[in-house]
Amino acid sequence: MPPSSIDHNIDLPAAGRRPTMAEIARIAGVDTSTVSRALAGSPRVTKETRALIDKIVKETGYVVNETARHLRGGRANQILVIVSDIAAPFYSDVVQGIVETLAERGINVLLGVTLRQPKRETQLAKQLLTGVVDGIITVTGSIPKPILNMPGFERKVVAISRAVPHEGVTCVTIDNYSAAKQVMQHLRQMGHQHIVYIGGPSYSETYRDRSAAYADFMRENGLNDFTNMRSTDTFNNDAESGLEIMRSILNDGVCPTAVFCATDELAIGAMAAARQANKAIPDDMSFFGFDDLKLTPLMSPPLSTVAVPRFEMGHNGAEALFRQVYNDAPVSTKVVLEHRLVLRESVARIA
Amino acid sequence: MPPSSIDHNIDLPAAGRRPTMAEIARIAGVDTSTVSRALAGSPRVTKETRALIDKIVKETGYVVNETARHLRGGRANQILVIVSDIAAPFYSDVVQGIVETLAERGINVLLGVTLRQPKRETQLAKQLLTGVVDGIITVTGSIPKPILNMPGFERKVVAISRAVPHEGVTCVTIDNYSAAKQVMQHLRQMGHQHIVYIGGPSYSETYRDRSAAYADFMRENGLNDFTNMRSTDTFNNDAESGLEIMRSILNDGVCPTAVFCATDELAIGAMAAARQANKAIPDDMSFFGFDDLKLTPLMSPPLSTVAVPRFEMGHNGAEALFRQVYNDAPVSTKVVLEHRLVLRESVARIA
DNA sequence: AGCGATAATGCAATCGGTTGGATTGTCAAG
DNA sequence: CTTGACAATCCAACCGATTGCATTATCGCT
Repeated sequence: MPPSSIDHNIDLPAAGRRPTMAEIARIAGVDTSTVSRALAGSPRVTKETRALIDKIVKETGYVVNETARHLRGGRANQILVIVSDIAAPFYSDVVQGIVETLAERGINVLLGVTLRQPKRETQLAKQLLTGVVDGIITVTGSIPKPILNMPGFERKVVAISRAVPHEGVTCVTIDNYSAAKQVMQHLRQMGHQHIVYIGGPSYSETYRDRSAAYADFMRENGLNDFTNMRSTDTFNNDAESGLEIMRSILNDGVCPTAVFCATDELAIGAMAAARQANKAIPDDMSFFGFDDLKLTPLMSPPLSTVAVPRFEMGHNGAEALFRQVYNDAPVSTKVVLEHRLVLRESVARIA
Repeated sequence: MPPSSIDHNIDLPAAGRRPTMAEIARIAGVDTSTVSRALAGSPRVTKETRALIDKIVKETGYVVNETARHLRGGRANQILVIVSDIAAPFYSDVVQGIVETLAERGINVLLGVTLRQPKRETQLAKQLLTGVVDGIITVTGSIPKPILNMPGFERKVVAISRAVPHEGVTCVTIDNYSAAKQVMQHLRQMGHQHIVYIGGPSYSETYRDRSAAYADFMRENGLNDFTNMRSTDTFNNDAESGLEIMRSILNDGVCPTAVFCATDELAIGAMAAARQANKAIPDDMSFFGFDDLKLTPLMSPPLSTVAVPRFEMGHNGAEALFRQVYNDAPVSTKVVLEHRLVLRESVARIA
């Protein structure tokens, strides 16, 4: 029987409640299955029925209940991004890359912030276990324990920027060791020997790689006497810590000709400390950063640094997770993106 | 009949699939309703049954399916934050405040980025209509049209930083007009008369308020001849635009003694442009910013600016939305937080 | 006219919980 | 020994969509 053509204006759903598919069906005089198929664009529905349903949908302002769809379909079309601190420019850029990429694919992004508390990370992990999200992108360098017990968790997790100590988990990074080595080579070529290093927390492979490159280079070039590494283990990894660490370096009577900072944020703070101690940059002291944050070219002086493709990292990570979760493509365990040295005016050539 | 005490190890759920509540119930020899109540802490369950269920839950690693719970309960326990660009430090700070506040309350935060495209905003709005989220926090100064048709949408939306042109919608801001007026008074007290203003897009009330304060002040103090406002209508509101605008000002032969920038980011760019034109800051040219981004005290020279409580805005907005949506507390239509002038070294006193 | 093929739609199970009300069991009081 | 009260548990509907399969309608063909 064709759908009835009774006047369907007589019984609109109660105001204040959104109409359900059942109501659309009742008004149209068809079954919910027909409405469902009509809206899904199934060829099994006549033009007329489809038109009628479309009209009613428009009139009532019906929108599908995604929660019901998810329950039935088993997919949330949502993923979770875990960062330690979205207020840090590095992470917010990565997240921007992720969000843009997934928005195009109709995937929602849940934002989880750990503030470096393992407890929070564990809580966030539950979102995957409870089915709220279909996958996780972590930018913290670790995977919460509860997840490791999920069979096949590898294809539901992607790590960005920081490698993760688990076999088979896709990881999008750069070659931190090489990059740091190149920085050191550049500083040496510019005549610097007394180079100190301000690093990030050693529990992160990223920062271990960078500091290892520094230490190796100093050793390999017979500069052991100058080797001096300070880290932010007990600090946050931000400009404030850079300031404090640089102050302590100067207080210790150490006076390098160049300072290599493991992040631009640290460099910003370190340079401020140097200025406060009346050092001219770069004439008295040179600085090299890492990340190429957007504002580094506008600093005074513009900061030489390593360009890290943050948006691309986010983009690639999101793309990888999407394929693994929604297209069951094979996992690609390691993606290494290109970095690039950006030479500006914060490094002086010395005799 | 008490729950059976048969050995429940014999039939664990199939590996790879998470167990459902039905399976827990079957293993325990009780009904799902009992399991549900046991897990919810209902007093209608005996200690013994509860203990048995807890044990099985632990052994099987059962976790509730939130999607099913949401469907039944009608609540997603998720809200959506809409920003134009999470990579901008202002927004990422606000979002950090929001996320932290809601994490404590067990509410997830979905991150929506519009890139200033109205189409994206409309798409994002659907998340509310489809029931994916229970409410929206917008930091863009506008509410997507589809939402305006929802009866009672006012209590499901909160605007942060930028007011929204809709009666009854809670809005968390500062008094931009007063703040800008105070900045102008300060500059005048420091002897400045030739002050130009670099502003944000005029479609935002926030920036209209700041520029109005500038224009009013100049008029009220007989400085009309010096009045010169440039805006970023066609630019993004970032450091790059600050650079370009300042360049164009200098190219026009305009040479103010002080520049008031509507955001710190603009100021960073503008100062870079001034430096490139060999202006000494603040001796040749003074600068005043707006926002008090974290790195402003570390700039060279440290930037005088208006401290805007970004985290608190996020916090208050999140708190307000939470109460409106989940505690049906009355909506408070306007929350005005305190700002504060932070005087550093980017403004010189002149004759 | 009868029959099969095919197109359009309806039926009912399903996803995995929650919850109001019915049911069963236990114990004490009469 | 019956009855009532109360505690513990079960039953079944429900949330709102999707989908395999059954059913009905339509049309062409002989």
